[in-house]
Amino acid sequence: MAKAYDFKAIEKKWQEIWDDVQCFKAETGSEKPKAYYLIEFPYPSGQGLHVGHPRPYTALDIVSRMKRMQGHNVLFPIGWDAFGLPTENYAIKTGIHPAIITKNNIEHFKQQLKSLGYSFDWSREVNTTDPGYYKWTQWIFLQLFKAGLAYKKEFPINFCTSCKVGLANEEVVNGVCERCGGEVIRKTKNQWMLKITEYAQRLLDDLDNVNFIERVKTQQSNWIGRSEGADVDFHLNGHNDALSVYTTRPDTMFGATYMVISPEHPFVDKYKDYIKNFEEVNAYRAATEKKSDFERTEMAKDKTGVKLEGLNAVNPANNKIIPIYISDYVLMSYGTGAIMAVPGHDERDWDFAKAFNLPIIEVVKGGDVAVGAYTDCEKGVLVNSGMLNGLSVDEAIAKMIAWLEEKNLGKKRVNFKLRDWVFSRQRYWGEPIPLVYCEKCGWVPIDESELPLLLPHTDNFIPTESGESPLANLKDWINTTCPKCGGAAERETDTMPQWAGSSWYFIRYIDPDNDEAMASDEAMNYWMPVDWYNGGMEHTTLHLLYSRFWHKFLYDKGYVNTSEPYAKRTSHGMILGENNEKMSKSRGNVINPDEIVLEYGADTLRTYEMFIGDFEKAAPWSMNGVKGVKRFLDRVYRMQEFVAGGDEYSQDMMTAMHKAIQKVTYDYENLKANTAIATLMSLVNDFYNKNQINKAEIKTFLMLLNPSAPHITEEIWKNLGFKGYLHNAPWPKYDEAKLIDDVIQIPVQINGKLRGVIDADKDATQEEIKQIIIENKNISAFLEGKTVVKEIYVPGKIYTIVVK
RNA sequence: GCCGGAGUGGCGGAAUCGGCAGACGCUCAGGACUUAAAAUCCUGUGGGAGCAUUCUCGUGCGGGUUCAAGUCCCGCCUCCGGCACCA
Repeated sequence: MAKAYDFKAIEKKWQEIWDDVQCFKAETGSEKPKAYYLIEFPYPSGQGLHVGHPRPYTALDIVSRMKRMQGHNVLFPIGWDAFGLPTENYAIKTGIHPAIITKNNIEHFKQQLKSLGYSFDWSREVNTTDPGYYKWTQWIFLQLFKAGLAYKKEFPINFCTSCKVGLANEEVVNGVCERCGGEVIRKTKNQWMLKITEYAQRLLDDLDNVNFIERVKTQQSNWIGRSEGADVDFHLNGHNDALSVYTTRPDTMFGATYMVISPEHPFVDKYKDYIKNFEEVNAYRAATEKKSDFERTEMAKDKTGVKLEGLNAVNPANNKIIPIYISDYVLMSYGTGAIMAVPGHDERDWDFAKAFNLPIIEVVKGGDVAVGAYTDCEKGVLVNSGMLNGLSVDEAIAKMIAWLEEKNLGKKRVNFKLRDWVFSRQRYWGEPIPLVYCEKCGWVPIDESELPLLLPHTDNFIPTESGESPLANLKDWINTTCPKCGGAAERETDTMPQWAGSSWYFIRYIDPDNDEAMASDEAMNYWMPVDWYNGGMEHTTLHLLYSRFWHKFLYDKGYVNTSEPYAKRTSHGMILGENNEKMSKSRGNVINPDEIVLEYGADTLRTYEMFIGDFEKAAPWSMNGVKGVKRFLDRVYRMQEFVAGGDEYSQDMMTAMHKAIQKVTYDYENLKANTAIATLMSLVNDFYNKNQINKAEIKTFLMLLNPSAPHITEEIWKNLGFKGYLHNAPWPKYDEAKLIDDVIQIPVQINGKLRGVIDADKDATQEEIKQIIIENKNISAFLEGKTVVKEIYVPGKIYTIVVK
């Protein structure tokens, strides 16, 4: 009688052994084929590990462990994305310095991750708050700055009134702060911006060259939001000046009956002396300014606006004089901040025209513009449009653009929804921006030899009331000399956003201690690109796009050797509470992974998280499901009690074993560990039914289960006296010829209905099978008195007879 | 509104190329062991009919293709995710 399954002792023991023998270290330059698997490094929050974390980690740990057994040199690294708001907010609340909080949180996370037995190469651990790390984050920023891709701009930004910090558009979700849920208002700030828009086309095009799951590609391409159209000049009547608009429908220009410009448009001030109702216009402008983007876009679908009395434009298509309005439905941040309004064929313009009683002209036939805008580009035919009459929409667009370009009135243009990346944070806990401002020289980068520019220590890390960074209070630190002219200069007090450190961490993993470069060429050539990156859908439009942008920039400058950082991207579903709702403290449905490890063990937690369901979909937690997996591992452990000798699989298990190897191998590699585990559970049921498992069978079984439940399998491996460590045993192989039983079951259908299942030799001919069917009275009864019309035999699968 | 994804037992889910729908697990019911309970083991578990060999219906809804449809085609419905006054 073997001893009971003492998972606590077993797991502790094997984690120590793995640490001692350093078996998961990746070797740069190894002869073995390389495999770089990446999970999103965690933000070490005060809450500790969530049961959501182990789902993707375990999935790629399984692949890593299997690939090592298959002879690959696997890099499976881990690190900490440790700068950022939650830590800083907690520091402000408690008065504890963020550096200390970060250190403690990392320690806690590390201990938790270690308890789960992941095969991380801990010697390559990175930490974005480590000066040795952020030296290179700053260095990359300097390269961007030197390349003219970083610029400072007065910009109305989203400002969280609770965090007192500027947010990127991506961080505002449904009008509130993504992190704290606080109210977001518009505030003009002088911000550092990164020109990601210069890479928009390439970020879109190169999606064709990478193996990303479809929904990631679509979301990225939606976010980039490419459109084709034209910039068109509308001359101001009586002025030697033109209002430039962007339109995707130049074909409808003859239907443009008025123009609308954004309240922030510079023409409002430029022509204020000509605008007779400037007071009214200004009042509208002031009212708009007070609104948040949320109020402007989500709340107010009703059209408002003011006519600019005394200022008119000329429609270049027909030379008609048309009025100009300001309205908040036109956004300064898209296109040119001005539009030509075609109420007949644009719903927003139609609504506005109705509200202000403006003329609506039909220029594309097919609908009824009295009832609503007609926007079908497929079927419409141009009317009331001079030279365009009779053309389809596509033909008219081409002809109009050609005409505009010829007359020098406009130009074809591609436009993107993607906007430049707001890179400044008025916060303490981030990488200092390594620039100084000199009255004489302007913004000057500090010398690269000065990097890292250390984040100065201060106990006053509370944001200032004006919304400046706490660094603004540190006069000694701010005051410096200009690297260019030697005169007095001041340091930038904004810090970088959390997205900075995570935009390149996968590069640092390949050579984490290099002080001369982000990583050596040798490491770069050996490891890049990342073969497989798994992460959450919530990072599809932010982190993934930003890091692809940085990587492309570094590639252009020759600092990295691939134009895309990640060859493959997959995504995991969320783990929900038992009540099918998102896990949260307030809902009281949070499961703590530590408690599961304590009560059931790490192997149970890992295996359960894989067994919970389809990896890509959200799945509710089930404590009974956890118990079911624990029961399975108990049964595995007890199999030791009936192990028999045998160097070969026993005859009755031959097919099942080979099939299991095939299926489990395929499943692990394709994020289908749930069915791999189901297969292994079936095997265990078979062994229990026989009350026996032989040495050859349990050897293979342990190897197959090892990636998912590494501790228990190593332990049994050793108990049974098998050689060496299981984690570097060679992955089992299956024999194609042994995937089919000698005797197979063939279902027999008559007129599409299943009438029986017969046993036949696996190589039996159709005639032989037919004979067996005729001899089977239950089945042949259905053939009596009927004429056989058709017979189909799909070898090994099904036998179908059609009768009349 | 636009773009993706998905609808299968009481539940999580499986069915990899059009070939036995419901693997595996949970739940539940019955039984064994036990003084008893827990644990463990065994049996059953989509609906309906029947003592039963069995028959019949069944993968969101309505059609279609096929010897054969969860899977392919056409038309809908619902849910989830992303984007959205983007000109």
